[in-house]
Amino acid sequence: MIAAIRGTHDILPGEVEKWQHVERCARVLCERYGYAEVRTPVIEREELFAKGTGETTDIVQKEMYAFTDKSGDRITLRPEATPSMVRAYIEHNLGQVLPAAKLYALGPMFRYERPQKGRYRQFHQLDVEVFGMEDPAVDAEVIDLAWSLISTLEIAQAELVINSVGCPTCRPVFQEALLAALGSDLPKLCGDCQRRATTNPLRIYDCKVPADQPIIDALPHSVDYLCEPCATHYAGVKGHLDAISLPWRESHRLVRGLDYYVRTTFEVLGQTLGAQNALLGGGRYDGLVKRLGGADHAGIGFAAGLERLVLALPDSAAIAATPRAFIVAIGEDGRAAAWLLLRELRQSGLAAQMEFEARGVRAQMKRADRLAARVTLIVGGDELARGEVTLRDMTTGEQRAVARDTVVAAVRELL
RNA sequence: GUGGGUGUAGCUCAAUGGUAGAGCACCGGCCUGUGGCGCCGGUGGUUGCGGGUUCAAUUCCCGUCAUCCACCCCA
Repeated sequence: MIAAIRGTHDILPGEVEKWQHVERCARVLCERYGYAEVRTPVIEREELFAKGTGETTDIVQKEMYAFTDKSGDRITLRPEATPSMVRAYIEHNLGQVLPAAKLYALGPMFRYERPQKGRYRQFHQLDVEVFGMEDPAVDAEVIDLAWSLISTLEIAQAELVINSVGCPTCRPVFQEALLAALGSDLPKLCGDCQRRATTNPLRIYDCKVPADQPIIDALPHSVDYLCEPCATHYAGVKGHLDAISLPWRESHRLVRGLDYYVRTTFEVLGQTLGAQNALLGGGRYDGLVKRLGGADHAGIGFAAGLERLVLALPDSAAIAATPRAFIVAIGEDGRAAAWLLLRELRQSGLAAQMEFEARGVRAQMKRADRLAARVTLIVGGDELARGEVTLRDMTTGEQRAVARDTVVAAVRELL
């Protein structure tokens, strides 16, 4: 047997309905907020992510599915969507083409990681991006959209966390203060933290080692080191969030893993996901468009993990099945008549099925039940002789005969 | 990349160094034209794969693959 490769999954009937529900909610909300869908390729030039996501990130250093194609080009399966969106924005001059560059995308991403709960090698994201708008209200709109998705999906116990990590002007000052405060305590921290201190000091805030916590708790906060423009921007974001009563919580420990984030960062944390508790995460990335060869346009966005949203869906999530009809045919003549009736129902836009094998009525009824048919049409010798079809409401068990030429209307009423 | 747990029927799980089981699901019957509840019967497994120890391995050992959990990191 040839099995699906590690970290990838088939999404089968029974599970796929949840996915459709999540995707439907995402699209409806994005359209409602004025975001336009964009579909970018799954493969890109490797350098797009090296430059965009960041040469120093783990994603680029060890998690990319990269290869050389037959022409000798370095290609990679996208590990995240933002650089692709930025590329498309620049390449097609979307800032000019669209009235507002508010975009969203839905699709698979690939990272070569060790799979665990909520983390896979092929996973799927909803990606939302806004280009060319710097106002704090835009940050708030993006966060509002993200939170609305969580509410719409009825994901309970989720938490909205925000922070500001400053900009190239003020972050170095903060980082210096951070290392200074760490001072002689650095050797007391875990090995990972000591490594982080040199590679990416902000990530020390991510440490989960209990022994390190007292030291980390005493470290300075980025929001206390913001320059004037960043502080004003951040206050503006919080003001807009408060005005619409979003239940945000500030966490100075919210530092995001990608190099390009500036100013606002945010995440929504779930309770049911084990260690991978981020349902979605994002932030502002002013400067990225320029770095990838475009004009100096601002940018902000987030990515939501569809696997994680599906995992976090409440059991009670009412995912409406398509109401369907089932035709039970008796005898050769019955099956011939059912075949025509089936076609007629479908042409009228109704979901209908029948049993093609010559099986007993009982077996066919059982099949109808298993398919959760809302109404069963019975076509046998008796019905044919009278020019009728028997309709059975599968919920109530009530049954009645209906003239053949009024069947479609009668079924439509019951569905 | 690191550490640990688990691989037996479609699913959830039993069992013993000596012929592999249950529940659910599926198919059929009880009910010759009526689903759900009930009863009866049936299909379905080289016990993940490979090797080793043994008279004999699903069981013990090693490897491998997969999966789960955690670290790293991230959605």
